[in-house]
Formats: sequence, structure tokens, C-alpha cells
Amino acid sequence: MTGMPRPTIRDVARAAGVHPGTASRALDPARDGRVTPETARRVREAADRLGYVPDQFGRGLRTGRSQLIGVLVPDLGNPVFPPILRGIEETLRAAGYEAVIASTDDRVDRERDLLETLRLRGADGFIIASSRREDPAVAALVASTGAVVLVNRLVDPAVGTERGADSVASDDDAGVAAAVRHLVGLGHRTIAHVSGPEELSMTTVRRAAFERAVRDAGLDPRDCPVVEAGRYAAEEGERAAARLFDAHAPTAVIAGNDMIAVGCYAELRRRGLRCPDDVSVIGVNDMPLAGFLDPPLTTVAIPQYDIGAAAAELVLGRITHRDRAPVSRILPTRLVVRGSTAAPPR
Amino acid sequence: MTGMPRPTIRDVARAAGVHPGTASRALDPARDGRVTPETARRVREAADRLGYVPDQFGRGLRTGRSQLIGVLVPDLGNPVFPPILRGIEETLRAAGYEAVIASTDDRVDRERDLLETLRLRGADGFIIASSRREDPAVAALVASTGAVVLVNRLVDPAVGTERGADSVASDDDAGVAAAVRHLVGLGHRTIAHVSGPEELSMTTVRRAAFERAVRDAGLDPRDCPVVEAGRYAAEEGERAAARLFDAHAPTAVIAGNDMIAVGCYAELRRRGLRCPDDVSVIGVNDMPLAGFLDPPLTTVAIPQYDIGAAAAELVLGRITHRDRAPVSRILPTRLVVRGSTAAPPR
DNA sequence: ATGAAAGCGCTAACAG
DNA sequence: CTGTTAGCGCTTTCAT
Repeated sequence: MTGMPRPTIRDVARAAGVHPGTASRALDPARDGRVTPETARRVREAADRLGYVPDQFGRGLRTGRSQLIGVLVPDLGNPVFPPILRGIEETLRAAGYEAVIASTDDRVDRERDLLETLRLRGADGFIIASSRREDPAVAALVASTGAVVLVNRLVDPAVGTERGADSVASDDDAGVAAAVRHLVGLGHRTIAHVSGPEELSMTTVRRAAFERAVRDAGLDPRDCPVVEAGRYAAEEGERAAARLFDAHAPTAVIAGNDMIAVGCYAELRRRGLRCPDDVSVIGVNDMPLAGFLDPPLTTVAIPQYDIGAAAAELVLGRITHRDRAPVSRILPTRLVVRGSTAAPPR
Repeated sequence: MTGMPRPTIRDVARAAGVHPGTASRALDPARDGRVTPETARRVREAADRLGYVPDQFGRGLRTGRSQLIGVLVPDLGNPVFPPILRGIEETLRAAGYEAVIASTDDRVDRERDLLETLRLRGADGFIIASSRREDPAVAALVASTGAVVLVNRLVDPAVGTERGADSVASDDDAGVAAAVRHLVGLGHRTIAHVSGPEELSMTTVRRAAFERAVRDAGLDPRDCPVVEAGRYAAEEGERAAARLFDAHAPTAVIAGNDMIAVGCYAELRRRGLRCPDDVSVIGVNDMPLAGFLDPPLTTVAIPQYDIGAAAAELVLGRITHRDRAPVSRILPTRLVVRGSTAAPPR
């Protein structure tokens, strides 16, 4: 019932009539010509026939590599991350690697512990999407281990790319600018921003983009306030929106993400304001439910799957090219116009 | 900059003045008395001081165990899963195990491939939340590998507990029954169910619970139709709701989950029907956004984190007690009453 | 109760 | 180009 024991490299070598060492070389994709084509073929054929798959323990013990990539996200419940993880997962698996995913819950100590745990497990690289702006643990990791890819940390002008770490981000700057232009085109002159918590670099990027776009559009910055939500969550978005409307009367709001936008919806309803008739709202993410809200949410779509895939490619690339210069990739965003934006009331 | 190499058991043994074999025994939690208390103390102390953590490759090669648990979910984007994964992750990690999470995308072939991949990686156990009703790959896995926990597969009367597999589920039956009773208490007599796809066991359970509760409440089953959504997603919920209202005029709908409920909201709006004034709606899950919908969604809350934690406990338990009888755990659900339910129009 | 020794499966270094 | 050898770190016999 347990079936045959798994074939080892010895079995393959015996079947191919060569020595185990030779079989190992023949199966190594990086065998430039270190083995006769004929031998390679025989070994390959035997391996296929026996269904040989190298044992990860044996190989790991010998090479020190686990084929495991640690992936840190702040919060699986945030709808940006699942598609990113899918992109990571599939890309890694296609290369014979697996992702070990951990949620940091946005806590620095947890992140540090998790990084340590994964490092001890022998993770060959890390993809870090838990996006604090400053982070000694990450800096140390980059300095020591090497293969680290930062997701959505890239464009933070206050920090810049970590020394030696690759990074991937969406072009939030362009996305937020497009959102502002869309609103200005509709006739809005007073546009507020409900940002996420400022210690996340994502927040900094979006906020800076907002402020720049407002200036570029020739709006008066005093008419375009920014309030900060404590987390990227509907509850906090609602609280921040309440503070916003207590002090100002913007005709449009750009939310830090879709969850915060949902919080804004709730606060508008509470105040008897209608969206988009009284106040337009734009989110960021294009989460699955965005088109099903009432009204359907206009939002900046982020290429989540592609971000994940790119992050995986970068980390794999860095594993093989240890000391290549840091690479940054910025993926395009797209404004999805739905029903939550309209001309301001007159 | 790379720091000292990691201490091995030899280093610990040397520091404690014993043989490596002895050190290994001293550190083994299952050492009933196979080592002198004094020796154990010395070794433990040395290990702590050096920061010794056993190498997973060496141990794995020797013992054949990876301390990795494969976790299969159908779709990370479904908001039930993130909290379940958190529960799994934390419980496993506390026991020195890690979860390797994979999305099956609800495709049987993908599930089979992923199970194979994880098995070859030496996963010590599996938690399977990709909830097809019948599944040869899972059955085979249970037969061969042993440590398998099924999530949300338990109460399916058509299949029953897989031979030898432990299982965890929420008490959807009680939850759906409570939802029906809540509606009946408000005066509804015509209650429809928009179920998920019937090949998932979760669907079967909820549908059967609905039908039973309808009978128990003394309603006429002909007034309580069931229509099936193709996936647990808003789009499909909307389509199914359209079919429902083309053929029937229920005053209340119990949706297969919250996403489907959101789809029902959309279809009601399209028809100019108001919720809850014209039609009441109840979901299942209590996803994070449920309270922020308009109207706030009445829904059956599921103890997601606890489900994950229980699944992890069961799989760990089975790893140590290979041939214990299959265990099933059912966790309580709770009806969260919000604004989407009211008395029917008269 | 501890020491000694062997070996899990693999690949890198060296010899031929 | 291929065979040989050694050893990664650990646990588990076996012997003492």
C-alpha cells in the first residue's frame, strides 16, 4: 500500500549504467558540456522512466539550499495580497521553488521573528511585502543574506531603494495622478485625500503623488487636505472621513485604498451625503468587490498578479546572480472609471 | 559581515562536554529519562547559549520528516480563507512546523499536481480546504500518507468522513437554520436560497440545512426555491439571483456566502427592489466588509481562525498518533443580525 | 546512561 | 568526460 520506495540517484545511475556522480551531473541543468550528450540522454531517460525526483534533504544538506522562498505580507485579509501571492507562488513553483508565506500583522517584532524563523529554515531568498518605511530587520537581512525583494517599497523618496535589494512596485504615482486629473476634468476643485498610516511607504508614495498632482492641476493646496487613516481598513477609513468632513467640505475624495474608500462610503451615508452626487470617491486596488459596491467604485487598478510574478522572477534572478546591481521594476496602473465619480454639485 | 557559521550539534556537545549523540538525546523532547537530568541541563544550557537550532536538512535526511505541512485552499481571494490560514500558520509555527500554502483555483488537476509536488517535498501532513465532494487524489493521499485533515468537508452526508482523515468544519447546519428561523420570526414565508456550486461539499451542507430548516419551520417548500451560483463570487451570485427573480418572488434570500449576497444586492438594485424593505438578504461568513455594505449585511459568522487552529492541531496530533481513529471537530457559528433583514413587505 | 559509529541522498572536488 | 571519494548535520542503532 505504501508503494515502492522513491528512486534515488543511485537507482537512476544503475539504470543508466553510469556512476551516481555522473548521473548527478547529467541531471544538472547547468552542465555546459560537462557530460557527453549520449550519457546525458541515457541518464535523463532513466530518470524519467523511474520517476526520479531529487530528495530535497539530501540536496539541501549538500548544497545548503532549500528551494524555499520566505514571503512576508502584512495582512492576508487585505485584498491586494492574494493575487500577488498567486503570482509569486506560480512563478516560484515553475522554477522548482516553493513559497512559505507568513503574515506579519503589521508588527515589527513579528516580522523580525518570522524573518529569523525562515532564515533558520534555510530560505534561499525573501520577498517582503510588509511595507514599513524603515526597517532595521530588513536592512540587516539584505546585508547578510542577499536575495531580498521588496514589494511596494520602491518609490519612497524618503528612503529610496534599500542597499542591494531588488524591488517591485506599481506605478501608484501615475495612478493617483490620473485619478486627480479625472476629478479635475469633471470640474472638481476641492479634492481631499484619506491616506493610510504614514509609517507605510505605500502611504508616502500615494500621498506625495496626490500633493504633486494637485499642484500640477493648479488647485489650491489649502482646498485639498489630507487626513490619515490608522490602518488600510474600512473602519479606519470611516473614522478618518468623519474627521475630514468635520473640518472640510471637499467635493471629492481619493482614498488610500479600496477599503478606506468603503469606509468613506459609510461616513457619507451617515451624513446623508450621496455619492457621487454630493461627493465623488476614488479608491486604489480594484479589489474584487469594487464593482459591486453601491455605487460601483472608481478606482486605480494595480497589476497584482504581475507584481507577484515580477517579485518572484527578481528573487530567483538574484539567487543565481548574487552580486548584480539592484533592480527596480515599476508596473503600470490603470484608472477604472465606474459610478462613484461625477461632476461636483453646483 | 556574514557572521559566525551556525552552531551544529557538535558545537553544542563540545560546549557541554558530551558526545553529539548524547546531546541529540538530551534535546529530544521525547526523552523519557534516556538521559541524566544533570546532563540534560548542561546540554540545554549550552544549546541556548550558542543559539543552537537543529538544521532541517540534516534532521530531515535522517528522519525523513520536513516539519512542513502542505495547505491547499481553492482560492485565496475568498475572504474566508485568510483568517483560517492565520490560524493554521500560527498554530503550526508554535509547534516548529511551517505551512506551505497553495491555491488550487478549484481545479482538480491543479490540486492533484500540487499534492504531488508537496508530497515530493516531503510534507509531513496536509490540510485540505479545497472542498470538492469527491476526490480520488485526496482519497489516495489519505490511504498512503496518513496525516490529512479536511476542512469544511465533514458533514457532507453524501460522502461522509474520508476513511482515516480527520476533519474540521463550522456548524453551517445550525447557522443556516438560525438564519431561516430569524427570517421566519420576522414574518417571511417565501425564502429562497442562492447556493454555491453543487460540486463543493460546503454547498451541499448549506443547501441541505436550508431545506431542512424550511420544512422544520412549516414553510411550503415550493415557496422556497434553490438556485445555484456557478462560483462563490459576486458575479455569479448576481447571475443566479437574476434567474431566481425571473421565476419567483421570494421576500427573503439566504445566500451561499457573503460574496453571493453581494451579487444579490446588485441584482436587487438592478430591478429597483430595495433591501431590506422589499427583500431581506442573509449571507454566510461575516467577511470584513460585511458590516460596511449598504445595507450592512446580516450574516452567519464562521469561526475562521479557530477552524484553522483546530485543523493545525489535528494534523499535528495525527503525525504523532498515526493510527488513532479519525477525529471530527465542528465549531459553532453565530448569526450576526445587521440591516439587511426586516419584516417582509405587506 | 553515555560513547562510538554508521548512514540517510546528494553533489563538489579531485583523480584518472 | 567519468569514476571515486568524502562529507554536509543529524539521529539511531549497537556496544560499553
